[in-house]
Amino acid sequence: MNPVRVRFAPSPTGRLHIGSLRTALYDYLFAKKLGGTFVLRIEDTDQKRSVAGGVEDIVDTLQAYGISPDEGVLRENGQIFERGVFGPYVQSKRLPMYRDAAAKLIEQESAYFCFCTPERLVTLRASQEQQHLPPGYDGTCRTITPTAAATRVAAGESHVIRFRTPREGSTQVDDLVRGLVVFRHATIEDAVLIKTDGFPTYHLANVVDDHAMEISHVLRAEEWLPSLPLHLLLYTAFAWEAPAFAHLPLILNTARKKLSKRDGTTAAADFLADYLPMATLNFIALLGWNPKTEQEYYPSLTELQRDFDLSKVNKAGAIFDTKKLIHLNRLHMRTTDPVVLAQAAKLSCSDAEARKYLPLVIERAERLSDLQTAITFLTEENITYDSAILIPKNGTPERTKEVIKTITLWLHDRAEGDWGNADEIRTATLSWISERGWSNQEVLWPVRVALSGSKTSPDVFDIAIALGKKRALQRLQQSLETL
RNA sequence: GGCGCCAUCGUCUAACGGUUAGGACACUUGGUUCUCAUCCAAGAAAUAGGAGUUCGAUUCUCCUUGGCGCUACCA
Repeated sequence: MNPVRVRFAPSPTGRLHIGSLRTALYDYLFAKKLGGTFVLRIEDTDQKRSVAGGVEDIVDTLQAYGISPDEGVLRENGQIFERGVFGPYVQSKRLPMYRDAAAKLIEQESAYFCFCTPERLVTLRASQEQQHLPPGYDGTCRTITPTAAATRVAAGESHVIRFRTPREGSTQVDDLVRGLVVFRHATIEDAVLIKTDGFPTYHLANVVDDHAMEISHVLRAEEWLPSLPLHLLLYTAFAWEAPAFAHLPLILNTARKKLSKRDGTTAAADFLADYLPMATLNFIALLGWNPKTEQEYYPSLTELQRDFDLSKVNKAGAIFDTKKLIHLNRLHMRTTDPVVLAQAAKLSCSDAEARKYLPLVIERAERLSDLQTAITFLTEENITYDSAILIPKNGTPERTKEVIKTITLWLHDRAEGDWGNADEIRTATLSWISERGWSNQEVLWPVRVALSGSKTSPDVFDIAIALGKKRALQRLQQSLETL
């Protein structure tokens, strides 16, 4: 059996899309599960659409999510480089291979030179639409003799190379997620293989490269399914064995359309600011795949890898719903070490502060970006707030003042030096309140607001302990002054 | 229009042809609670429609409907 080699082959035409990240994840899981190799190839055959920094974004994003390739394009110490014996792994550096491949097809008349101008093709398409005919190349240049074509090419006439699609018969494939799919050749038009600028189109380049790089399995999004017969026909024309194919379900927006830039955040790297990498991976893994058990929480790639199976990949598209992502993110945040969490959230606090404060606010945070604001009242020396919120429901300023005064004194005398732990002081204070015949609400509310500066915050005793006796008493004192 | 893919709660999804159609998120209600969150308990919520095969269909077949994708010298 051939070794398993799976490639992820994005185009550097913008920032890596969250849908592409899922494809990369499935590529990675599939390859790793089978002890295979995960290859990253850059498909930059469209010079016009390639953007600066595109390759860096792809490589860095994959790395940030922990699914770096074994082979292909990588980055170390800021330097982009390639690893592997099948290089180059960037298509713009492989032009001669595509030209040779195209020349071979021309020679065996599986492809032909086409001299039709873009203008003619536009007119052609317009008239086809008008007559309600299926749009497509009409085959005008199909019948030019090879010698005549060669002469025109030699004379420098602008041209492309088109595939000569068989007019008869059909192609069928056993797709790993869709099962048997059949396409009639008559409905496939003569696709362009080499453009006027000498660059190959995706169709030619991906077939040539997948073969040259000995790719065993191609996992890609469903949008590629319509061009699958063309690719298979190319393998046949070259007399190459085709890899196995798996067309993955699309990720949809809430309008059930293919998720695109217009739907808000779609750049995979942008999710890093709000969600732990593993939370996002966990979420997108479940978008189109299901372990067929009740498990939904996957703490690591290892567990995902253990359960992943192409036969468990769904056919229907899945809507990208952030609610579930948030839920999973909360789950992941809870089990993440505070220091690691602080790093992921890019918090401006020390490791010690992270350990001390994060556990208090984690239950209340949905996103990583909530964390910084959530701990500010703990990390900052001074807090400001509207003193009116110190007064509990049905309370008065006078009463509140008295309560704070009294409990401040009591808390002050509670212990020499610092207080013990939160449970101790909680139990003691609660019985102290009840002994005086006061209500928890009239006491605890103003104290908590005085300590946190907010109507909603963690448990009052947890805050008190986290702040420490000195700072806590200071804040109580300040609250009295503002009332 | 043509070609192809798809179809279970609002969403992600389970269910050897036999289940009171299950779980999770979200939602609603109640409990815990100084607030919010957590946590606990409960609830509402789905097999697109029609034929066929079968003792029996969410499951297999066909049709209809609907949705999506592709239809570039973009990937």
